[in-house]
Amino acid sequence: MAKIRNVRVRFAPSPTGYLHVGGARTAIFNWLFARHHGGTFILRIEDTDAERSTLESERSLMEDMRWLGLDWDEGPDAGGPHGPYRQSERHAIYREVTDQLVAKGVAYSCFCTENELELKREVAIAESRAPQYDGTCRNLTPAQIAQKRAAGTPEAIRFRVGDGMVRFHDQIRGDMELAHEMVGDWVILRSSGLPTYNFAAAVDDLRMEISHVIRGEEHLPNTLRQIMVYDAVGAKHPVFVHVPLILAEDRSKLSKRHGASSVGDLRDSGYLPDAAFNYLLLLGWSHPGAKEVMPRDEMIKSFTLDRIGKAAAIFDRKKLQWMNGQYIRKLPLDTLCALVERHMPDELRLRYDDATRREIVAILQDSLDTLADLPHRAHIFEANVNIDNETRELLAAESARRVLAGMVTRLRAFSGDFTPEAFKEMILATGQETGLKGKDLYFPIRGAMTGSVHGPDLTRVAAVKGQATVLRLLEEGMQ
RNA sequence: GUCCCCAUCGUCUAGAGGCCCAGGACACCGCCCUUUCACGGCGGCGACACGGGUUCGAAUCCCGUUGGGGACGCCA
Repeated sequence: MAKIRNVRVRFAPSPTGYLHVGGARTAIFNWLFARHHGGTFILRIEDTDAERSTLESERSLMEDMRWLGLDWDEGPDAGGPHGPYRQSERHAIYREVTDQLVAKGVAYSCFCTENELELKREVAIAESRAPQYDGTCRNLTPAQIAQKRAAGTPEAIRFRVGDGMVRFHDQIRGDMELAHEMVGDWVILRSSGLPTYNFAAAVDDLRMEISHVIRGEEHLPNTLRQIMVYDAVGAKHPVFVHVPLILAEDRSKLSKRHGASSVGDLRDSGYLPDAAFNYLLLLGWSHPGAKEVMPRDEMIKSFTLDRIGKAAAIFDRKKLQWMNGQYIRKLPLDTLCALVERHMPDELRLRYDDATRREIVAILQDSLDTLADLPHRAHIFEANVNIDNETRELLAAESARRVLAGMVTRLRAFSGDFTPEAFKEMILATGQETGLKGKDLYFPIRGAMTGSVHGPDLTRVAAVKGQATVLRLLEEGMQ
């Protein structure tokens, strides 16, 4: 697909919490779109809600984005020609546009109090009417306005919504037609002097020369208000791209109580950033050649908006896990060792030297889905094992005792280098001696040695644990 | 309640009127590899929400129904 010139897109989170997977995917789409077209990716902080916005969550937002490998060309820290990039630092701009709109008669002062409005809203809902502003202050005379101001009544500014339709083309939804009357006269500037979201977003997208607004579908109705602003100042609006939502398994909006719904949770749960990025991309977008696991440059090369679907997607942990396993398997061993270090159980850290722990990681690499899986996979390398019930029954069998007896005899007599190969020789010899093979031969050894009948390559496990420990465990297994 | 959006296997999706009695991936099941386990390979199960049109022909176009989601704030 041909490159679009001068692509400028933004990810505009409000710093009121952690980066959600939904927000992360929106950021990914924007970033990929910018990189595909050689455009600019902007980070804008929408902190117009002074009550809920915190610097702390702005910081964690940025940290999570960096973790995912999303870098921005313009932003609060990066700077850029259209700054500042925090809405809280752009008051003068909003004030200026507001004055302009008031002068044109497109916006007007409103002195209704929050209590009055709340009451009217409740009545409207009780009477099954749309809870829209009733226009009380719509046509105040200059004298009335002066009087209210003199009395010190808090003053907000509302947009005067007219009749008619807003028509626009959404890159994903197609041609849209929204009636002005869907919304009442809405507040653009609060009595605190701070702008509301819809106003600030429209003004900034215009000033920052945003070419494509790629955001969640929940913003579709907001587009109506934002286009009103563009029309009022006589500007062309950007291209709108409303991407479908990500839902939890119960089809409701993904939230904290569904677990691992924030990027931070994903990181803490042992997912790799590249795997999370890859998985999130596939929620709503598909590769033209049906590729699923793919490197970043392939994503950039093939990312186009026309392959984003329309329907909401459910976040599927199982597939994320599989995806993560794919990435873990491809990791260079040293990289994996470094990543998994903090998950290594203390006992193993004390018991084994670096080279041996490296071998443990190498043995386990194939069976890890997440980095956090390491502890419960690695416990088989501990000096003592907990034998589960299923395994205990297996060990009680007469043939199991014969296998263990054979192994114990050989281990006691063995004096060479205790390598995986050497251990395998003993197993084979014991098989010969007892006439047992397959599971009948291996399960007793595996069970006594690791406490479970599932696990990685037994001979390598034995070499790590060492001859003395293995011998002791097999002896204990016979009791 | 009003308005808006959406609808293909359990889940993510391919599909832009005949290539589709619907293809891929995860999950699940089976087989192979391995004298064990895991990885891997192969195969199986499994969907066009329903009802009307349009058309020689519809998963694909239109209408309705149902279901799901979202929005209606001096939150974003």
